[in-house]
Amino acid sequence: MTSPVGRASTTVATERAPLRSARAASVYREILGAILDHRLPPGTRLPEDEVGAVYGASRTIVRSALEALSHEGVVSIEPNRGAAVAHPTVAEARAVFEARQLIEPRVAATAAERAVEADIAMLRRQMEAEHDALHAGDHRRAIVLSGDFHNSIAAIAGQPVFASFVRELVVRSSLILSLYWRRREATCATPAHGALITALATGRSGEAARLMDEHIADLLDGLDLSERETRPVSLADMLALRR
Amino acid sequence: MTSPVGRASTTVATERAPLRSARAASVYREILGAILDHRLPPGTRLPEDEVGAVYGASRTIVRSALEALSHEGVVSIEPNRGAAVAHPTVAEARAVFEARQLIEPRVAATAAERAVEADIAMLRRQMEAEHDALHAGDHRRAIVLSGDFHNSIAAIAGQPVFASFVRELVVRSSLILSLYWRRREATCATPAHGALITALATGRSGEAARLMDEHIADLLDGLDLSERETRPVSLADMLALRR
DNA sequence: AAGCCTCGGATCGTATACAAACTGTGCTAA
DNA sequence: TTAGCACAGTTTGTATACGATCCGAGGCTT
Repeated sequence: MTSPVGRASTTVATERAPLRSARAASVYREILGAILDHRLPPGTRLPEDEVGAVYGASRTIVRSALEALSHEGVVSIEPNRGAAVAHPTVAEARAVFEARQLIEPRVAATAAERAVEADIAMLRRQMEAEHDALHAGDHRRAIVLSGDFHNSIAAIAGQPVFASFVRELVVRSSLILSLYWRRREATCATPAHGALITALATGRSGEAARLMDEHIADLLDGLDLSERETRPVSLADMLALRR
Repeated sequence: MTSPVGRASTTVATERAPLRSARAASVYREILGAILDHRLPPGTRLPEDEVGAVYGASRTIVRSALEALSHEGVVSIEPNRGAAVAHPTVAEARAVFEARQLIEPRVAATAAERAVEADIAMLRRQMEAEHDALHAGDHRRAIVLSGDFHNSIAAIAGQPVFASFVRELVVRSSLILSLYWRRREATCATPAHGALITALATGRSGEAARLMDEHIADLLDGLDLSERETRPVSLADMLALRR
């Protein structure tokens, strides 16, 4: 592990369409990892040369990685302006969670029907890792693992289309959380994951769906979306923030 | 309209993450259009130089367009092998329609709540255009317009995340239809679109959802997925087919 | 003093050159 | 005759050079 992101996700939610070159894929993963665990906050510029210098890659490679990230909505690219870590609006945040609330309960139900013992064991390991990270005060890692948990469930459901949707939604949620998360103490509702595992292990698809729905509703509830709604509109406020 | 695809979609389901360069976006649209209306069948190789020669673009541009297409699952890229029009398997076909069946009814319901008169008028125009194309025996155009119809509903619903998912699913469906469509006569069940418009116009969200669900089930029903299921597995069968 | 303009640095857009990889063909040897 | 191999042609992978664009700084004008 010589890379700067030594402790990136273990589940390695593999990108939907594998980048052709291994180098581009590597840069892609590094940047994604940095965004996921909030080392790169929303809005951070990602100049091609600079990124390339960091990872020892040429602009060609970096460009390919950035384009891939932009297709997933984690990076936004403006023509002639370059790439930056995406900065989801309140409306986007709502839309993402709305989509999660439709898709993930269904995915959880399917996962409950198909999960075998090894799957459950893996989920337990992930949850423990998340728990450990939380206890160690490693919030960055905890948030990444929490996302992995959702991705793993999608993987267990064995429906690749949904899995890729969930993957994208989870990644974007990470960005949203870093912008709009309200209660820093109640971190990511780990107990919800435990209950979910139980439902999955016992094959109760209906309950799994219900728990997932509640879990996501809970996450959404932890967001502070209403009051900032008008904030970015006011230029005065933005200037005040700068001074 | 000097382009070879003069009659591409009018709704122009704009790509999710706009390609940075206008040239790349143009190549992207041309290829996508050609895939959508089945001029480029699944499996067709897309060598960078060749595509570039056709559109008078350099490989850099073509590459960017192909990568974008591959992120949407319409083109598959294998490292060192290049790009080809995707060739969805039976399993993928099922997965895509399963996803549509979850997402689109919900989208239709939302659209029913939000549709204004102009929206309904647009849908009617699209349906008529589809109808005309069908009467003129222009199946290529009809299939594109049919996809546009679904995209428009998603646009009306005003939920960008769902809209982009629908867009991707619709595009992939076009590929699936060209491979697995069984009954060539009953083309795309236009009456279903008419009923849907009525439900949307009268704001009956529940009925819109139900109609959409049935419509997609109907599409799925028109696919010939079962018998080919085992075919690609057996090498002997494949060889037998060749002779 | 405020607004406008020009210029310079930084960054992106694109083409292209060269290297690496893969495919298929034809030759050679068993 | 057939298996293996070497080589040539084609296509992709990558770096880089050069031009275009954008943004901000500083000076100039009013």
